[in-house]
Amino acid sequence: MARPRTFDEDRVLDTAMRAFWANGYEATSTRDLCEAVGLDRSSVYNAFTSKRELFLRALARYVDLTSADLTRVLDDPERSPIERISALFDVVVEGEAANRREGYGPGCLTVNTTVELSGRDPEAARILERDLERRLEALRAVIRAGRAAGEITSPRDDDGLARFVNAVIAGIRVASQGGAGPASLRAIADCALDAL
Amino acid sequence: MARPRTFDEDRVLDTAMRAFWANGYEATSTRDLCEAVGLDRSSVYNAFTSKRELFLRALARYVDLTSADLTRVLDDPERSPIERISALFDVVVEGEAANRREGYGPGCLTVNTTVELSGRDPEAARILERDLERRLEALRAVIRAGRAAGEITSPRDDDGLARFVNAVIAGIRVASQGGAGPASLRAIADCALDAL
DNA sequence: CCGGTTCTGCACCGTTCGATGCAATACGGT
DNA sequence: ACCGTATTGCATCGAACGGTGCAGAACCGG
Repeated sequence: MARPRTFDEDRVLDTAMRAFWANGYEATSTRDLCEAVGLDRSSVYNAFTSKRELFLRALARYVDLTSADLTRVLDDPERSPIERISALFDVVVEGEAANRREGYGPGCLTVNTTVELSGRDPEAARILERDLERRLEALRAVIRAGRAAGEITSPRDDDGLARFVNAVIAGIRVASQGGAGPASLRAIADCALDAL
Repeated sequence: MARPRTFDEDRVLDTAMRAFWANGYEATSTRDLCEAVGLDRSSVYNAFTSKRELFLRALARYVDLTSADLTRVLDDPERSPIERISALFDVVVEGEAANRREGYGPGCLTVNTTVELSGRDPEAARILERDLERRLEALRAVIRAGRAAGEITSPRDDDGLARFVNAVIAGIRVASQGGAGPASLRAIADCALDAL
């Protein structure tokens, strides 16, 4: 019918995701984004209508990708419940190290956006809240299984433990952005496992 | 000798601190700041030379104020070591609730700046790192005392435990910014205490 | 009371921001 | 082959940004 796009929408979203991830929403200009992805601004605006809309799409994509990672680890049938939680921490700690090795900055877009935008942008807050609820539900399920298997003996309720694990992951992310090395992050994760 | 200032420098720093705290560095304009404090931009630039310099001063002030709070709680001779750590969590959880009640946003400037700026601004990173080292040292001291008193039985080393406690505090801050209520924050803190 | 110095208020500078207008272009359907 | 449509590249818009210049006002020491 008409002239087709010459760029892959998901590739733009991935690039935007990395840029917002590394520098935050406010500090990333649409010109930076377009230069990084090799596109003209009119093409981007034509496809995504606004900087904010582009960011929300990138955030939604990030959330989906990491959510897939999360459930893959937390539903792994080859491991026992606490091994899965331990593996989750491994993924976080190792991911921080890998991101740093590969030139990407530390931290994660979820935490960064919670800190920078969730108080001011209701739509971003909604995306983050849905993601949080999914993560907490997955964690609660593993914690319930861990209790049934006798691996988790904490007297705290499932929701509290799930929020605790999630908070420690956020704390690890912040610590990594604060310059902590892999050994320190590993130590934080080990302490968290002790609490279960 | 000459015309004196008509404003209190610390009052400007406090207002700037709150503004940066609530909206972040990039999203806070010097015009916003001047309107909030009722000053002209030339006065602010005359006193603080640049937006970045003003921010760094405000951050340094925030760090000093909270550091004083921290040592007051962690060195309280009327409590046992573990009670002091518990009291520290109390301060954090209660502080989040209080800030929300009083119209200030959740979270803390230290965590926010770590996330938004520490990767891009070496001077900000330096301030945050010094503060981190102070906090970890205070925590390690309390943890050592807790071990001597038999209250802390974790096999993890002091530094790991200190970093763990600090990370959980950051996690609580992020959780609060993500919309978690006081009960949830309290639960996270309780789980952290179990690990010691 | 007055000289010297600093602060204040207002206008303004150049840059960058997010966003748009528009002509030229490239494609798909018929 | 060609028409209609969407995309592309370039120029440009108004607004907001961080920062500055300058005239007049306010103060302190003498």
